[in-house]
Amino acid sequence: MSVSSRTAVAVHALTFLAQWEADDLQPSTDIAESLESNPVLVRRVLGLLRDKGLVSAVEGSGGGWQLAKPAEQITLRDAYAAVEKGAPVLPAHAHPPSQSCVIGRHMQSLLEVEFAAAQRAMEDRLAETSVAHMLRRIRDRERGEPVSR
Amino acid sequence: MSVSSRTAVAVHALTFLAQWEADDLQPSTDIAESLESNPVLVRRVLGLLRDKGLVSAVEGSGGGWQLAKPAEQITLRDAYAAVEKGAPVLPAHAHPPSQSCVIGRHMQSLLEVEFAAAQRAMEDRLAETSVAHMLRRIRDRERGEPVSR
DNA sequence: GAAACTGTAACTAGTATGGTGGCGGCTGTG
DNA sequence: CACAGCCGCCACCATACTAGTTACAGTTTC
Repeated sequence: MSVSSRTAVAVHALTFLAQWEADDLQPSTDIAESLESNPVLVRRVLGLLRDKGLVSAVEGSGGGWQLAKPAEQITLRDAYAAVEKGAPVLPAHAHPPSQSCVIGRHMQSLLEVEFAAAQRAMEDRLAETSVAHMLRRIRDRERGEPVSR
Repeated sequence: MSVSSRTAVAVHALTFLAQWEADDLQPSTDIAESLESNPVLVRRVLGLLRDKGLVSAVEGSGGGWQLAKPAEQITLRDAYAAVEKGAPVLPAHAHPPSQSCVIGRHMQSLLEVEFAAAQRAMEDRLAETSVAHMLRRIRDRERGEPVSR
């Protein structure tokens, strides 16, 4: 069932960082607190986001994390892609099927095409929402739901 | 990473059954052979498909499986939905986040909305392809790729 | 009754997950 | 310089789900 909750952690962390001005560094412990989770877990996810150029870290005392580009330019797909390593959501056969069966001979490649298309549809939908978007909606809700889109 | 390969098994089995006329029962061993897998595993998946009215089984000697409705009316989404129990592809947080943080207070429900929309997009794409469609393409390929759509 | 099926339960081994502790290295402050 | 605060990373744990297998009870045909 399901992929992992890393994408949720990633989006949470990104939105958390989007609250603050750039150069206003936030330590992983603060983010972990908001997630009610562990700093190490947060750093694992943030490390992946950094590898994709979404956030940057500053070491040492007073260090922490910040967005590496404007929140408008970071979509949920970026977060998903950074964090959910390659593996497709819908995996084809565990073992390749029998090559001596008409179905088996073609099913795998056909399934890969269909599943890839389905995954692309999912990612395209994720790409429609940016981190800035998430933050805006949170702020709307916080001051009483005038609803933005 | 990923869900399970049950959907792949389900689509394979459905397409396999679509090869034959209705009332031409196929035993799970034959399907398992095409998958190069185990009859029990196949029956587990077929059992789920039967629960959703996609296939039907006849017990006893000479028994087996058949499609319960025309292959045109069975889509990959039907197979997916029957086999991949409820759990969303993109899970939200493992632990609910901190309620004392502005982000934490709203992130979960916002994520659920976004993730549900993304999953729906994926399922809608799966719904565009029927089992009949899969079989047709396999037969096209088998006789030399005149390509059908 | 034997043979050919479905239907289930119980078990294994492998793998990914969230979570935790420990430790080294970097950096700003006093 | 020492220290505190922070990142980066490794090793480890318990849990859960996976594919695959064995075993066996029930049902039907011959």
